[in-house]
Amino acid sequence: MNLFTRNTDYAARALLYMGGRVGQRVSTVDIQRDLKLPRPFMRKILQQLQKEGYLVSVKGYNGGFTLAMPPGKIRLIDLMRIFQGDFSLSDCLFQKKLCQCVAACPLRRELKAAEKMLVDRLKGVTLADLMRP
Amino acid sequence: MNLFTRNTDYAARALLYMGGRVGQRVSTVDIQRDLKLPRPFMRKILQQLQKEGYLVSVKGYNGGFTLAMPPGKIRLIDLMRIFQGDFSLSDCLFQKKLCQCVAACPLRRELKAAEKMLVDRLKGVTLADLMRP
DNA sequence: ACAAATGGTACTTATATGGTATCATTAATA
DNA sequence: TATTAATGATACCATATAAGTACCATTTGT
Repeated sequence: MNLFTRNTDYAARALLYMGGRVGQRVSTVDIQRDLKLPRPFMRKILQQLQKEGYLVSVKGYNGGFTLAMPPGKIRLIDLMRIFQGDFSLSDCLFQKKLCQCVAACPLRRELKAAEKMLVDRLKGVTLADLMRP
Repeated sequence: MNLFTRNTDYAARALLYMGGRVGQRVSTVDIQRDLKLPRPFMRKILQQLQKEGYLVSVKGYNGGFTLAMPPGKIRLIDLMRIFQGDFSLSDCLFQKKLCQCVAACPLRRELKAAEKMLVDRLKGVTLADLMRP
């Protein structure tokens, strides 16, 4: 199983790339050239990041993207939330009828706790942390 | 996103059910009746658990399943491994060419560490833990 | 012999992931 | 002002995984 999807992975790479080029405008062409990532897919990803406020975009001739905030403000967990959604615990919703306990259920309780620990840890990791080798 | 799939979830529920009926033989009919889980799917799940050595099965007339070991020996993480595979970090394999760093990559390193923390925690949780309210 | 269970396997369906294509819009520049 | 190079928005396609079913063979108690 996989804690991370490709979306999130690519997003992180692209953002790190931009983090190393602060002030410069970066286009998907640049990213494709330097990171060898599929351009149309990358566009979709960067558009999402723009919508979420992590990137500023400029259309037109020398258009492209720039970071909307310093790398220290972008957390790994934010990217995961954007591209993978919140952690949800095998959607209890649909199981409501079979698991009346929900809140009390020891299985849920335990998993929820493990999940929280993971999230708390990931909350502490920003792109800036990943940039210093 | 989901740390847990339905397979794993159902498996845990079924095993907990059996944990409360030690010595008794439990059939998928019993489980369907009491837990309201789809029988054919449950069969597949229990068959896998049998293959992995967590259940003993008896065919024939009063056939069914019993736990092959005490609930204290069955860890949540084992169920996840059976039904969801090992944690794998957005399969670096395919990305080898774009990410030569692999071992050194700060993104991988960080995620690997977070993952390890999660697994270590889940390793500590057995079905027995979930049985005491 | 028959009924009630699992073993094994192949199949179907639903959903999520990964990725492409297209057209509209914007902006610089010749 | 026409062209070109970029993103915005959206719809679409392909593949993989998850979720679930169906079927036939085998075993076993009555």
